[in-house]
Amino acid sequence: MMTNIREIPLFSTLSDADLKKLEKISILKSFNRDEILFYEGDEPYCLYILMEGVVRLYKTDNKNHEIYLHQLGPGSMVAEVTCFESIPYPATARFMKKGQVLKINFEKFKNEFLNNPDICIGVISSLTKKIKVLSKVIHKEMILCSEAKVASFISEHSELFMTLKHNQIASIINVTPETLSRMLTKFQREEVISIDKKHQITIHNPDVLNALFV
Amino acid sequence: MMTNIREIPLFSTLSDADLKKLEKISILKSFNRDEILFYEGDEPYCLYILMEGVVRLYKTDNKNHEIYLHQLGPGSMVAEVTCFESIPYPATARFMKKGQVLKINFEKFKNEFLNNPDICIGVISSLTKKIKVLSKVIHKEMILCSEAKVASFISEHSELFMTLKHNQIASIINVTPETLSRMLTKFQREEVISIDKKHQITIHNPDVLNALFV
DNA sequence: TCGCTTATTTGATTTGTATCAAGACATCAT
DNA sequence: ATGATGTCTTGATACAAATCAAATAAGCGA
Repeated sequence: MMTNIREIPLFSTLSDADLKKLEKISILKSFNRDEILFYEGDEPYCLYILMEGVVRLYKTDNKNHEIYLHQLGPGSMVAEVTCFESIPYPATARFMKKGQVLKINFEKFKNEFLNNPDICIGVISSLTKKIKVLSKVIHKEMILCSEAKVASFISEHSELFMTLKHNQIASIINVTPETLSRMLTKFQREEVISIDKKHQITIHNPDVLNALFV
Repeated sequence: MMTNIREIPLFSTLSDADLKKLEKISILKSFNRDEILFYEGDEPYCLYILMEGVVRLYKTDNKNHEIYLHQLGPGSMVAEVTCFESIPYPATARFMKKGQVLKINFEKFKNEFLNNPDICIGVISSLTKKIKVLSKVIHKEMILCSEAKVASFISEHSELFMTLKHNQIASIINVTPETLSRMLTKFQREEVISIDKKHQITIHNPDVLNALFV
């Protein structure tokens, strides 16, 4: 449980006085699994720091399907950009397990903490990591075809592959369970991988797999 | 011509001493139209500030098509994230007209300038703007269908629509010229817009158009 | 102005993936 | 084990958009 603000890397170097100030402009809020932190299109009014739990960010298309973007874990700033740029949330955030967020009054945070170089560097680091993640999202969704998405997921998350159900994997890579199934049987027919009864996967030919998504 | 570093918002508040330091760790480089600043996949080794010109960022898919992401104008930092995160460029950058960039040694910049709060705030501002742009790219490419892309381009860039050729517009919204043409005739048939000989567009029913892309 | 080149339109076909539907297989509580 | 429920596979079909191909229109240099 990460309920101590000091355990958040961004705030690890704060003085006791600053910590007191931060507590004055923030409030800890708990959420259960499946509860929504914010909806796509909502107007932002505060900065969130995820203290505990996992939050999934996704968009909704016109056919009301969830389009998975990414997930955040403890210590992450959530949707900073909407605060800095005063734009509506570009995605919906839902808790995948129960957790807590620190809700911070953004205007006060900006005025009182953004003159602190450590905080600034921390914010920059958080922002660059987020851009890195978004670049990956763009690459996976705009460049890779379904076959390449499956190959890349297997290559990069073979452990996770074994613990998740196939329809969960399908929702993470934004393909239908049917398409995922067809790709997996294809890879097995080509003897690139094999999957046993208990979802354990063995990669026989990593090079062939990697070649599919460069 | 923006050849004076002081005209760059990020550096407008630098002291004379800092400006000298910056000049020591950087070099101005000129590019012609169609020249490449960097390729997707290249390893970054310096920070670029675009002084003059327009740079297009695009990815290349497996069928060797350019996938348009966005364009940058004078004053923009280019691909900061690759420097901060030490990752390969996620896209290719090409000059659309001749211009210059300031090439800055990133390691030295980081050590000598990132302790300056004004620079930090400037970097944060640049990063948040970039995330905003990437969020838009994701929305347009992952959520909107071709019809919606065309409607959104017309709505948001009606002036630009008139000055560009249709195949240029098609490349910006990542649809084929054929698809763009079909959508435009569809909108005209439905009397939502009309287009005259000289590419001048008139929007008769903005509400119908906006409803197509929320 | 003519003729050449480049843009745009239109129709036919192909492609990748989603959707729909049905059957096979697993898992779990009883 | 048994049935009930949830998950996965397989095949048939639908759909959006790209591709291919050809016709028409526009722009431009001589």
